[in-house]
Amino acid sequence: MRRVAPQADEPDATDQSDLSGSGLERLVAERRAKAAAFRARGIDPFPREFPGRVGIADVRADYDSLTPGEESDVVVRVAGRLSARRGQGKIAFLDLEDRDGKIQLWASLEQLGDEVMGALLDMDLGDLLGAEGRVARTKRGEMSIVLEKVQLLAKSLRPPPDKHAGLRDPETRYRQRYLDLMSNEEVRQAFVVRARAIAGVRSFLDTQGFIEVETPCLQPMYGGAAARPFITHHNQLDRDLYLRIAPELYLKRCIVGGLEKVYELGKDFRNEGVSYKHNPEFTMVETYEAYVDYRHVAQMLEQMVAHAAIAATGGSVVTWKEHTIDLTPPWRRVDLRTALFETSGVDVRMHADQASLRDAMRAAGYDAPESDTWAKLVDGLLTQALEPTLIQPTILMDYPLELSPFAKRTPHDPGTVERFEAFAGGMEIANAFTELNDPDDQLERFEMQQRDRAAGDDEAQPMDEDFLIALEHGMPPTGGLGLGIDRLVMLLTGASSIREVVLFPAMRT
RNA sequence: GGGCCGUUAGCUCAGCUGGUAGAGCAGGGGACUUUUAAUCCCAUGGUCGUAGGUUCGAGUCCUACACGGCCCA
Repeated sequence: MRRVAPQADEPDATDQSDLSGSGLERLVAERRAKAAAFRARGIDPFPREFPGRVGIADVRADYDSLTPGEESDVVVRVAGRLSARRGQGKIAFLDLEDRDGKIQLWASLEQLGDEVMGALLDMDLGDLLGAEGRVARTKRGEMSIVLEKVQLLAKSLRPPPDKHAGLRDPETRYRQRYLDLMSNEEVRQAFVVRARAIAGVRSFLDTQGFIEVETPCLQPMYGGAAARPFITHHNQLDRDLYLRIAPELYLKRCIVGGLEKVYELGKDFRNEGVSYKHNPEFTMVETYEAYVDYRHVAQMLEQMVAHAAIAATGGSVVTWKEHTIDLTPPWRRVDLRTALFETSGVDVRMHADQASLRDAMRAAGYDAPESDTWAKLVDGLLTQALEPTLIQPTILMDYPLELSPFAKRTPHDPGTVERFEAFAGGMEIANAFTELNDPDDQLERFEMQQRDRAAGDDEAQPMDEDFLIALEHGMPPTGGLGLGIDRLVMLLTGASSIREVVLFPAMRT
């Protein structure tokens, strides 16, 4: 991007003769000239502080009882970005916007005098301002700050997006998110909701006796999910490392070591395509609790999500697209086989081999690739027939063993594991199991994965000998959970794309 | 990977069957002492995503590419 050379120290900094350029260049030159004019008057356009500032939303709440025409006797100081202005003569109205609110500034020549009023009119939309004055309500009922002092806190050298239409172009919104944030209030609020939801998840788990741990993002061996990893390189060690696809196998080592109830909230990295519900780096919370099974985990999940929803939005009922989704526990529970049969008419147990299930799925109108194993076909049926219908929160219980190399078998069926996935808004939001803690069974599962990999499945788990050794030292019975934070925040904010809840989503360069 | 759509002023958008590019907002000059997308007057602002092609003539038609969006795999 072309940069305009600073002109502050040049003798002709206030010379208007170079404002004859066109387009953006001219707009920037005008703003630089104004900054230079402030300097020429001995005012720093980038001062260091504005002490005693209070939030605009707080001012609004504190003075809500003012009646039209009434003025407070207390002076307040607010700061924010100049977002609009009306009037230019002996009276001007300006809108000042901070993170949580917007308020009108009421500037009169009578109150401010020629010099300050002149300086105020030299300020541009987009400038950061500090304002001081009494809070008043105008005759028309608009809460305002009757300016007694006003100060430039930072000059904006580029024009902001349109004050009414905001910034619409999706590419610019994502690439220059700061413009999106400064001009679209609802975007700011979405990220406030996100922060509160994450804080809600943490406070819930902390209260339940979990401890937060941090495990490696740079891993010599990856695992814990079916995904392809990113590969990076450590120069001094002269070896490749993987960015983690999940913290699972390290968190279980923590359980082996006796930490009993642990969680990690952080980024995972999966080398896959982008879509409305996928970003190559995303945020996940994983929890592991000793001495409980997946049924207990399901109860905890419901409560944790409801707690986070209340922390973020004030309630556990959310509006998402055209749906009202009720996250209040308990959620519907149904076993996977039954749910698949109800929506697709295909009973996967009646079609217990690959060819039979494939034909049944095709007969029912679903895609069933020739190369898919029986378990992959079940997963495909789930994705095609069931997942899009799961708008209200639903917990699907008991999955095929082949899809779940870290979950314990059910006592009644060695081909099924104690695993559930939770869905809402037609998306998978969580995945949990009674963790496999029998090292011999775990070895078998790794060997099954090796065979899948040899057969061309590049998302199959690599063998992790160190993890097996950890299990051989004894891991208590454990319930584990992974909850996708981005998708949860999508539900809480009504976002139809993960890009709306990730500040800086992945883009082509 | 495939299909469809988009890319025009700082921002938001018009621009018909091809005939030398428009509006609103922002910015500049002026008027205005209670505005709410303030209003009024004046002037200004463009390599129409990039590169080719067709044509007397391309923002408009064709091809390729880049970036983005939606849908599908």
